Amino acid sequence: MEQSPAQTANGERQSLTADDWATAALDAMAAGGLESVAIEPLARQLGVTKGSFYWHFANRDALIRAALERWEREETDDIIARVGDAADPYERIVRVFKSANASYRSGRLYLALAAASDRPAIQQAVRRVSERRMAYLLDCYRALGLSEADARRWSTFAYATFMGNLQIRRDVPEAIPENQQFNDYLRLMIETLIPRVRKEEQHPATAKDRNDPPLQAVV
Amino acid sequence: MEQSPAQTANGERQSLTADDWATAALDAMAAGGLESVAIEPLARQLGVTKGSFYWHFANRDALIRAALERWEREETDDIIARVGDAADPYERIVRVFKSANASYRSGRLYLALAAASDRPAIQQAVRRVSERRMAYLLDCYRALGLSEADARRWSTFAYATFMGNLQIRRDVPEAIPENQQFNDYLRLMIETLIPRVRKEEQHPATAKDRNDPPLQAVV
DNA sequence: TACACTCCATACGAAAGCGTATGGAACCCC
DNA sequence: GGGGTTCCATACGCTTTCGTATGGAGTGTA
Repeated sequence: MEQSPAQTANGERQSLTADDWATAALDAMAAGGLESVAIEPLARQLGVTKGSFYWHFANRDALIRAALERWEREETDDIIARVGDAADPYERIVRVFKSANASYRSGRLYLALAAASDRPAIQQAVRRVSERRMAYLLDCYRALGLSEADARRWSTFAYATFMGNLQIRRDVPEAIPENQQFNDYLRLMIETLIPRVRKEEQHPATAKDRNDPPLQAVV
Repeated sequence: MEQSPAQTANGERQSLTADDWATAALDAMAAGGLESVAIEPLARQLGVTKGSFYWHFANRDALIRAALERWEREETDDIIARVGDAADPYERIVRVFKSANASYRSGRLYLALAAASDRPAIQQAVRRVSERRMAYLLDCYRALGLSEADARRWSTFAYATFMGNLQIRRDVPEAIPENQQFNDYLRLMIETLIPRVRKEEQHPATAKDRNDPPLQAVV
C-alpha cells in the first residue's frame, strides 16, 4: 500500500506538492472520516516523513483547509458543469439523479465531511456545497414552469431523495438495485419527482413536448 | 456543564451505572461523532475519573458496544412501536415521515453512527436498523396493494427521502421550511410518495376509501 | 568551487488518551 | 468491630500524534 514518490518509474526523483497532500487527505476522509487525516500515517502512506508535510503546510488545520477548498472547487466545477449544459430542465434533473450513482467516492466524501459537525469551517463548506446544489435544482424546477413556492418544495424534496440514496448506498448497499432493476428504480424516482405542469401554468420556454428517453445504467 | 453525581440534591451519595456511561457516550456521539467518545473527557463531564469507568467497563470498545446495543434497542422499540399500531398503511407511512421531524437527537445520532464507516460493529448495527426500517416501509407499501417489485421500489424511494431530510436538516437547516410551510412540504412528500393503486390491482383488505386527514405540525 | 534554495529525514519535547495497579472511603453483614 | 464488597481516586507507563529544530542530500548557479 505504501508508495515511494521519491522515485518514479524511470528512476528520476520526484517531489510531492501541497496538492498531493490535499488529495491524500481527501482520500483518507472518504475512507475513514476526519480522524483519519493524521499527518504521520499520511506521510507513511505517501512514502515520506513528517518533514515533508511541515515544509508544505504550517499545521494540520492548514491541510484540512486546503483539502476543503479543493473539495469545494471540485464539487462546484465538476458536478454542476457536467450536468448543467443541457437546455431542458427535465434532462438536467435526470442527470443529477444519474450522477448520484456515477461517483461513489464523491458521495462518501460528502457524507464524511458532513459528519464533522464540530468543525465550523467544514460545516460551512458543506453548507455552501449543498446550497449551491439546491439552488441549481430550484432553477430546474422553476424552468419547468412551477410557481416559486412549488419549485422550492419540489427541489428540496428531490435533493432529499438524492442525498438519501447516497446514504442508503453507503449503509445498506444491497438495498439499491442494480442493472435493469436500477433503471426501473431510477425511472420511478424521476417520473415521480418531476411533476406534470398544466399548460396554462407553464412558462412558454418550457412548453415543448418531451419524449422521455430510455434510461441507461450509469457505469 | 459538569455534573457531580457523587452528590444528589438531597445530599446523599449516588453512584453511576454502566447505563449512565452508555447514555453519555451516545450523547457525545450525537454531538461530536465517535471520536468524542473518549473516556477521560466523559469522566470529567460526569464529574468522576477514569477509575469509575474501568470499574464498569473493560475498555473503550466495551463502552461503544454497550452504547450501540442501547441505541439499536431504542431505535427498534421506540420508532416502530410508536408508529406501528395504526391499521391503515397510509397512516403508518405518514407517521414515519412525521417522526423524522420529531426527534432531533435521533437523526443526528444515526448520521453520526453511520459515518463511522471504519468500525464493522457500528456499520452492522446501522445496517440492521436501516434494514428493519426499510422492511417496515416495504410492508406498508405491500399493504397498499402494490406488487412486490413496486413495493420494493417505492419503499426504498420513501426511505431515501426520509434519510435525506434528516441530512438536510443537519447540514442546511433553513432549507427545511417551518410551521405551515413545513406542513405543505410534508403533504407534498406524502401525497407524492404514496401512489394511487388501481382498484383491480389492490389487495382487498386495503381497498377502503381513505379521507386524507389534515396534517399537523409535529412539535 | 562556493553558495543558496528546495525538499525531506531525524530527533526531540509536549500533550492527550488508553489501560493497569493500587489504595481508600462508604456501606453491608455477621 | 473485623472483613468483604462496591465504587471511585490517584499515580504510573505506554502509545500516538502534533509541532519544532536541525541537519543533509540534491540541484541550480555564479
